[in-house]
Amino acid sequence: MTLPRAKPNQPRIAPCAAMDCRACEFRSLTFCAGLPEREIAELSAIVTRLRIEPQQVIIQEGDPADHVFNVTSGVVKLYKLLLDGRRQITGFLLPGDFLGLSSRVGYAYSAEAVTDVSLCRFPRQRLEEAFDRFPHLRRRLFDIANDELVAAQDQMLLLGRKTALEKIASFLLQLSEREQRRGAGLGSLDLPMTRGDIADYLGLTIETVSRTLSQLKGQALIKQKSLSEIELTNIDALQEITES
Amino acid sequence: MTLPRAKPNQPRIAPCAAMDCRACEFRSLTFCAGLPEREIAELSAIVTRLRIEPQQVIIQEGDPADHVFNVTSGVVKLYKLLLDGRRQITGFLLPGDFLGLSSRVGYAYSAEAVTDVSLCRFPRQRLEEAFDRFPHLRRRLFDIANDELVAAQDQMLLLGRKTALEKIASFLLQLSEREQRRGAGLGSLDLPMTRGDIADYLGLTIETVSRTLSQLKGQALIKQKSLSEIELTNIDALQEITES
DNA sequence: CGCACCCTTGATCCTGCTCAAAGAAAGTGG
DNA sequence: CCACTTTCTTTGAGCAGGATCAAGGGTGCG
Repeated sequence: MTLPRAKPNQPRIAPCAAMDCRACEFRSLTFCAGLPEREIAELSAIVTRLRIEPQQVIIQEGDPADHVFNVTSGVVKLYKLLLDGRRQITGFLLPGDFLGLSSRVGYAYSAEAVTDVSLCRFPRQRLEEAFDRFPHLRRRLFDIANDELVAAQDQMLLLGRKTALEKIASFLLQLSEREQRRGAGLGSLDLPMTRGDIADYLGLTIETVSRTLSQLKGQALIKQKSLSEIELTNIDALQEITES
Repeated sequence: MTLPRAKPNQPRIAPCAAMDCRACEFRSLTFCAGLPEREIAELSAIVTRLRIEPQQVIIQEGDPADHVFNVTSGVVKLYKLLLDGRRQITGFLLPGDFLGLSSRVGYAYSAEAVTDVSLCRFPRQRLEEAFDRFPHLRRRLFDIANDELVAAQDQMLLLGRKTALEKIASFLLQLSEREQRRGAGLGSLDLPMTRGDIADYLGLTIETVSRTLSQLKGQALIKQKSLSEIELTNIDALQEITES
């Protein structure tokens, strides 16, 4: 298990003048698509753009949940800790994903930048007011929250009942599909997180992650271009391992 | 959706003339509290009351998600299966809990009655229409979905990083707290589910569940009145085991 | 170049799983 | 009501998947 070793929070970059929805990768895909100009303006008025460095803590479990974030570039990890330092990463956020949606009083998890990250930050209070004026916006967020719930249930199945090999195969396929949905090439995969992050996401140790990746390499199901670049050379075989 | 197929479907009790919110345990607590008469009438018009027997299947993963249910009495288990039969129970529903909320096209999990169960069934389409007329109802459901998401994240931490002893202790305390919140006595606990269900909920085997309960009994942290009745005789010690 | 950090690989250990058997409940039919 | 069956639970013995401990190798950075 790995101990948290986040750097202290760094100064945040000032808000940009207006939120351009077309420039905001996620929102054009999932949230902003088809929104009338008036509502976009409403949201523009309350957004703050942030840039975050790797290892920087974005929110901490228990902090008052004053903001909702949307990732516009980079990768964020969400995690929960036990008192003795054991860590469970509950998800990786890619561009387009929301952060802090599910929180009501305090954030239910901590979030830390894996890579350089750009965020849109919304004050929760103002966002709620916007939703009250445009209820169908809340509907969109509701759907997104439900998708998160479905993903969480899949992850429970993985954590509780899959073997190390199945976990790794599922993880590689899941990341590949998410990147593809965002326009990446089939089979080529970037793993910006450390082996320790992967271990804490899958409920394994660093050593088991490393060994299992080596095993897949040995069976020629994956090829490793560099530490973080992986190519899935036999997707069918990976899917057969997953067999869910 | 499906009708239960483990046992033949029983005649359904006709929808009650008007849905009496005070008679509907959950809704008085979480959902219906403070709703104006008009909205209650709206919901009354579309609800169907059902009675389900133990082991009867309520919904199956993948079925079209045509209905939303609310448990009014009894216990329901939600689960996902792997092809070879491995099972992960993702949650137990107590009176007041919703079923099928997070589903959009198809149900993301199967649900089966653990005990005799009473349900309120809402056609999703009609429910959505009601939400469009009364947007603050959707807001309430959004909050409920978010609570589910928070619970799912806690469960991921449990599945990925806790020991068998910690899992069992967490489970007992969690159930005890939920029953207390619904008015049960402190420390006295009913486990209507089988050891197999508990195992599949905690990512363990039946034998490990049984052994761990015996261990807690040996340390006098719990007392077993019958197979399903357990008394938590040392809650502090249990909480110390959990230590999260 | 040297240090720090991360990753890989090997050896050994241990928690929880598997296999097995017997006891306790609960249903079933006479 | 009781004999019989089925299902669930408990407990024991042995095993194994993944964890832990340890050492060495890459890689990036000052």
